[in-house]
Amino acid sequence: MRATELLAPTLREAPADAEVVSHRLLLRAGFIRRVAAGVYNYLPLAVRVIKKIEQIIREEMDRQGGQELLMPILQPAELWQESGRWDVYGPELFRLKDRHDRDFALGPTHEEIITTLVRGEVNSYKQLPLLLYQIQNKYRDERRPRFGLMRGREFIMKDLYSFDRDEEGLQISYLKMHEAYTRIFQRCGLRFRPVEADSGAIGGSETHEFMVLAESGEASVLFCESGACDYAANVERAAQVSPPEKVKDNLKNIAEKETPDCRTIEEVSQFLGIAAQDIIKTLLYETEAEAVAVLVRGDRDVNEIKLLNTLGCLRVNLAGEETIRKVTGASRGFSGPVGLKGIKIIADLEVASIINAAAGANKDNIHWINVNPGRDFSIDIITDVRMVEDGEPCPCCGQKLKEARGIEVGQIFKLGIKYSKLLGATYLDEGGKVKPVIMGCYGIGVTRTMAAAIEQNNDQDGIIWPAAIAPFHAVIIPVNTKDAGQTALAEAIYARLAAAGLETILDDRAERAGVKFKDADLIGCPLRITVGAKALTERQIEVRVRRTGETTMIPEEKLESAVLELLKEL
RNA sequence: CGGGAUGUAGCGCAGUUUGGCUAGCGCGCCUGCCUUGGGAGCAGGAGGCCGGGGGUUCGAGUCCCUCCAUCCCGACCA
Repeated sequence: MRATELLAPTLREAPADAEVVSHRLLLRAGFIRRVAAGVYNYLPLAVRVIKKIEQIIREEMDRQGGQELLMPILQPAELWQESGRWDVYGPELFRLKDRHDRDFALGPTHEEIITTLVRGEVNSYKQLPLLLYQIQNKYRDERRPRFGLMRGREFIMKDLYSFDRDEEGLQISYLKMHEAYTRIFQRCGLRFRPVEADSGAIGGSETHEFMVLAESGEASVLFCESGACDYAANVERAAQVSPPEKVKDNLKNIAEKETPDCRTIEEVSQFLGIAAQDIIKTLLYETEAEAVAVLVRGDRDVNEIKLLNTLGCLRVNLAGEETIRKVTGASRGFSGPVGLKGIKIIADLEVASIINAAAGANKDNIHWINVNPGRDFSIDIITDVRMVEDGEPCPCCGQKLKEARGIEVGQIFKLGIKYSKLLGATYLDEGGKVKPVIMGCYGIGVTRTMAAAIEQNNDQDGIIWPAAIAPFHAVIIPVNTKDAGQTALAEAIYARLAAAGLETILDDRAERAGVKFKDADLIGCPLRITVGAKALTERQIEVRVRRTGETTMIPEEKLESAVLELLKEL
């Protein structure tokens, strides 16, 4: 490709509204342009990267026996009504009407479509297992699209659906995808981790998220520092190690203390001279059905996902001032479990074993001290409802957990029979019995992976593409386009590298060298080949590695092999 | 959806407080000269519904009302 023919409009300054580095660099380097909030044009450089990522995905899906198909973006409402998700999915589902006033949706995912397809075409155990996938645009009307390609309303996703006869088959499919995903992200040159994740309302099935580790990640993950253990989990999921049983002696007498205007744990702790971990934090939550009290140690935070799962409800919200007063009789900041009536009390494991703690008295400006669970109040549910923090012991091996930020680029999920049951996708087993097919779904955000790769690979000058997904392997820069010798040599190199199967940009623009160097750094191809005056006289070609800035002089005749060799390490 | 902010040339911004002639600057773009190893220099030039609509006024980028868009924080979320 010649730079004079390539639409790659670079910008010196990034648009002011681009916050994260991948967004800024994708704009500056001429990969994307915004069309609407969360909707982008992908320019030629971006398309090349996307195609490379897609190709890696295809190869790994096919390796595991996946078959590619293509399903529609435009989907009739009936399918969504049949699965119940027309009502459940909420405002995130793009909805539209056709000229006959019939309802349609733009697919945010394709379970409905594919399950319906399989319902019609698969009848026998002999046709299973099946692994079907597509790479397709997805639409989600995000409340807050942001960070460029990281959280868009239109994005490209690979989604594979597995169909098996039984749980054993699903486990095999699941492991195949786990392996495929590991290979895909490795091949893309990313530093990532599969982590255990919460399966949410869909049920107690197994699920892993593949997280690209980056500071800008929206998700927080905890993983075991010990090399021997590979425990890693989304914080939403990470389990706490059960606290050691404390000997319940030395129980002091419960007593009221005045705590004027002490509403926060910090204030109470300061005022009473009691450590935060010896205070019981009482939070009132409302679900769609009831209000509940949640107790955690003063130095801990409630994990609302765990709470949601414990209660088996659809949503939880912190209760407002009004509800707090109604339930406790006091204002916010003085809630406590002692004497709390008519409300379910859920306590974290650590609270159950706390001794002589402080807690709100359900009276303004009063706290109890020397509160002891069991003796002074009873608990309805004792379970793990708190956030696990950096440095806590690993639930697997006891070593320290470390916290990191991650970008979720893939998720694999055991669906079970949720959709096959709702939509009636069944097969006949060997005994002639009707059974629902067992499903799994497995997604990779293609465009998000591109952004994540930049989050992880950039410097002050621009993007540093891993070679496997770089838009071009190298850029060839004749320093002075007025010098016929230089342009001729650059052209010759361009032709030779193309013949060797390498993808290059020949920067034949009549720009000064500095401009071309800046643009080359910004766009971030792994190698830069500079053809200057010395190249002509010494017949040595300068090859510079984008990531390290290292330059090597290669004898002209060895150029192809040297370039191929360099690329292997990038 | 709640709170905050911003919309002026392709990009980055000034001008708005205190209304006043023809709306500015830097970068980018076009033409010419010059230059050619890290975003050069000189000269000339093109490019604006000042987010939209309504109002106040002799006069609105500037004041008022309204709508829209975008961003940030929060809530929410596969």
